[in-house]
Amino acid sequence: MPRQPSPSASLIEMPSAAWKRSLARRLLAWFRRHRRDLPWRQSRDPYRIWISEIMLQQTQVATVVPYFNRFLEAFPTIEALAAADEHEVLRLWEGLGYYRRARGMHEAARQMVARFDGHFPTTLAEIGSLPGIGRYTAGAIASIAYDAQAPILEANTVRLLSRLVAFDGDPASGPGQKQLWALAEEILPRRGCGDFNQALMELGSLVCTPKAPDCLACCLAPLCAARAQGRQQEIPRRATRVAIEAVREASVVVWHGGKVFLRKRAAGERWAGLWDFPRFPLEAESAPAARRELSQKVREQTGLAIAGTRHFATLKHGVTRFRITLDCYAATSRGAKSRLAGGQSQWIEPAGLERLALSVTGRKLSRMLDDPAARSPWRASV
DNA sequence: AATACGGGGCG
DNA sequence: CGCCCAGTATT
Repeated sequence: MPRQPSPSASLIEMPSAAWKRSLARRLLAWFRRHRRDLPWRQSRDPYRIWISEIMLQQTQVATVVPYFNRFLEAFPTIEALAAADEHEVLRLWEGLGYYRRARGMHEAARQMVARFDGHFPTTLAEIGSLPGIGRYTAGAIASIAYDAQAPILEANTVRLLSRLVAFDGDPASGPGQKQLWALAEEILPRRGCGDFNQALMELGSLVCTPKAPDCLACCLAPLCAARAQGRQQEIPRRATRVAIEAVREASVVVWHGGKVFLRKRAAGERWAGLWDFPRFPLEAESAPAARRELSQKVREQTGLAIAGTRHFATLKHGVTRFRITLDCYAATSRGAKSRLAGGQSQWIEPAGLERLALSVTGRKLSRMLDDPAARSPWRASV
């Protein structure tokens, strides 16, 4: 049995050739038996691999599967994606979160048409030059689609590699990242790097789990330094979480003649490119103060003058480090003239909201519009 | 190095 | 509820 590379250290010692051979042999044998049959594993089409990798950023496999299938049906090729409207792409992305990924992917497809004659680029550097593709994603695509000898490092492999060598340092720090990337590169086999990288992630995801790693079922247990030291629970070191901040916001369904008002979120804003009801932080404590604040802020954000404001629901949700309490109001606008630029706002019948890309809370709100409570008590001034 | 960016899965 | 997730771009 090859000896473990380091007893315990915040400096990672590179493993021996014998240890690396054992690692690759064990890992690939395990992967052949336990490889999940995921939709993006049915081919080595770099386009499909790319879509899956972008969707999988900070998003679990089970969540991605249905989105991946719908997306590929709508945009089966680079050309189809490049030719789409950004809004169509966002509509299919709705609910997946991190919408920058969808915008970046659309832009990347356009760049592939412009820069690479509509083909997916083939070198690691070219792949990594596209928007939304960092070091991990470039390595994943290059190795999985082209079998390039490119390393990857993400949540699963950080955990797995840290445990394998009993890495004591902070894996999120600069020095920790540098060493883990070096290890990820060092252990790559000469061939079969796509399977090797996927196997690392798969084992990290299914066996070498964060809370209770199943070392008894792990094909790498004999090579694992953390396991040998009984420290698999405490490695890797946990990141210190940023404090969650409570925030209160309001959304207002503004009615006019049977239609509701939506604005398109501007670039640089949260949910850029998505449609939304007028929405803003709400400070007021009392109902009358809230009514005044809503009128003022709706006017600031849209130019519309509202009346008959009524609270009809409260939604709670999280956005990154914020815990948002969203108070939902209905109101009526006296006029239809907003001060937003053309294309940045619209009056639309509730049924038409199905076509628009909304945030998850926007979608929940839109589903309530049949409820009489979500109508303003004031008659629309048609 | 820290922060913004969403939402859901799961114990 | 809290923790975690096939990260990237920006500051």
